[in-house]
Amino acid sequence: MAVTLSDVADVAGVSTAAVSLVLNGKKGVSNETRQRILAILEETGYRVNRLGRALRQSRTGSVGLYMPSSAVHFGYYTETMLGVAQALHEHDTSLLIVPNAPSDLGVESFPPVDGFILMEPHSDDLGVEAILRQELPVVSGDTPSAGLPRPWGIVESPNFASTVEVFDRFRNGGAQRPGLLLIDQVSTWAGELEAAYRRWCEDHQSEPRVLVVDILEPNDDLIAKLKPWVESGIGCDAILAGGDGIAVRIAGILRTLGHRVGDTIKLISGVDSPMMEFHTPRITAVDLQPRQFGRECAELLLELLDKPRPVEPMRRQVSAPLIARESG
Amino acid sequence: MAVTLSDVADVAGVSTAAVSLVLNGKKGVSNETRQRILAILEETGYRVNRLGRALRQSRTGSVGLYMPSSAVHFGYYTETMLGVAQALHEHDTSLLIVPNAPSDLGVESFPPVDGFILMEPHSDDLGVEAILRQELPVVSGDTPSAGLPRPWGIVESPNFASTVEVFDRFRNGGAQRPGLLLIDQVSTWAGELEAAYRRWCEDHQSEPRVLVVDILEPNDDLIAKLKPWVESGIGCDAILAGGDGIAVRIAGILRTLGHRVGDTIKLISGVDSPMMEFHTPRITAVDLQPRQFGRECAELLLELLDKPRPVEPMRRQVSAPLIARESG
DNA sequence: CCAATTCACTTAATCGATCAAGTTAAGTGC
DNA sequence: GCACTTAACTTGATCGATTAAGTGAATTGG
Repeated sequence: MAVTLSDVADVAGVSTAAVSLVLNGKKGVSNETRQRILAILEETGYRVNRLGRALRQSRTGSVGLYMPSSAVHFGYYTETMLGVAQALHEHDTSLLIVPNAPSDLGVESFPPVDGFILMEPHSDDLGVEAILRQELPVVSGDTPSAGLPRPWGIVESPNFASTVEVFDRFRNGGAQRPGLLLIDQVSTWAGELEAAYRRWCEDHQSEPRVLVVDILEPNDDLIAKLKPWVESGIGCDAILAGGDGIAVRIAGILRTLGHRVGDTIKLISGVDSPMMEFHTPRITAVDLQPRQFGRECAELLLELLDKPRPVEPMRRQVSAPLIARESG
Repeated sequence: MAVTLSDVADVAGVSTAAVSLVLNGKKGVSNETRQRILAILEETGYRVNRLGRALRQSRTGSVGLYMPSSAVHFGYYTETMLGVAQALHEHDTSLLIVPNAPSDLGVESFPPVDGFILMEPHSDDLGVEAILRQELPVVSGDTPSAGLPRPWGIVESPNFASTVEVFDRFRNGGAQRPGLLLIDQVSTWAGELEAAYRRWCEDHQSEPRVLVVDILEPNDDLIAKLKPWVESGIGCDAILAGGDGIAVRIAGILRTLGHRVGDTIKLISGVDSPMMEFHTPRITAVDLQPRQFGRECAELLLELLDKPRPVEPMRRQVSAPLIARESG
């Protein structure tokens, strides 16, 4: 079996408490003894048992991450998760993935974690509610919809400002009839894009053109939907395509419809990804900085772990620069 | 604070041991008492403390997942991870993400897990070695390179067969000079593709044409590299593009070089993704079934947890069907 | 009717760490 | 020289569960 504190203590001829003091760098041990214990720690290859420690301290040293099961395609969530994992790791905290939390657990508990990160809480997700209802600290990426218990902290992207920036760019580039294409309406993110767009339209006396499509729709159906929406001279001449990866697909369809992307029609993606850079023509996109976003969520949660629950959720923003390329 | 076993026992007027027996469905409690305890469990809202349980049983109920930090773009790894998470969850086991394991831990240990899943172990990754060197059960997705300690289990894709299938398809489709394009050579996967291709070339008296590119290379450089490689009448007239997402990029470049993908040149992707389906033309691809692959890794590990270490690693295969589309 | 078995529990040890509360010895101040 | 502090430890309780061993009562067998 593995070496325990008590094994080390025996070898060193001291109590386990003394070894524990050394391990945690606390005072109460002479320098001489400390050195001796450190040497023994080293040569026996001792490793702390995190369970024992966690049980005693009621601190597990890990946090849970809950992600929506939908829309996990493309790299956005991987990136976010990696940001979270990296930031946590720098603070010796590990990351537990919680898939599809059941709304009722019975006697089984959530895995032992000190807090939760909730990515993009969808309004129709039962697991989200179960998590928010606990007493544990929770940070959510994007604001959960009204009606749910509030989290301790919220990390946001400046969706309103980004959207305005996109449509201003379209306008400055000469577009007359810019439109918004979405792949869902349940995420807070999509909701904010739409609100910002409608607001922009009001401000610029432009008629709003919103199209919602299903990412899983077959190509033919999608073409049929898009054709009238982008018809030359009447339909959109500039599109903000929200949703990871959809822009590339739209670009392909526009081409088959006889458009030249970046020329006869502008296209900007609401989510940047390597695809955008490598597509021909390269696609202008909003860089949500998922890695940074994940990192920020983790860091906020770690801060909140040591504090009492704030009355109002603490808010953080992660910038989302527009990466200008040839498509729009 | 939360309700503990002992709280429940007090209310019920029995010992904690009795409650524990009920919790674990063991016999030794009368039906009457059992019902009473169950009722109290319910009404107090008791939840097991997994730490206490884990400490006692030296079973944590979670496993670690280690993924290469490179090549996490695109959805392949997210899918794999979700497969792992789902399968584990069905067995009440949670998933711990371990980023960039340090090769030397000092006194700090790995997070408390019962076993590890190692995805696509790269030959140059120090963390991989640190994990394999532990006494814990380890399952690896793809065989680790020689020289490393062997894992307990290995899950593989039939890379050799898939590659042969691709090139047979090229040949049957009339291609004269099929080539292989890779984005790295450190992964076992890439190595197997190349070996299979060279073997196929020998068997069919075809001259091997292998091109290795960096996924992060700027477009111009890539175009410069590809131009001679696919020159009409001399260069490749069919390409297997290994590496997630690269095929779409190659397709774009081929078009700018004047080719018509699926017509003047065939293209097949070594990794399927939603992009392939939505690209125009749709891109034929090998579906590695990442979700199934992840699931298989998890299930194999769970099996191995209860057994002694096998002498030879246990092997499993996940099929990888070729999804025929228009590009090749 | 007595020994043996079964049942329904309880007691107490245990997992591996941490930590409050001692204990002992040496040092300090006046 | 006596009271008091400080340093360097040790003791023993504790976190929340599981589990081997024990106990007393009821049941069974011959």
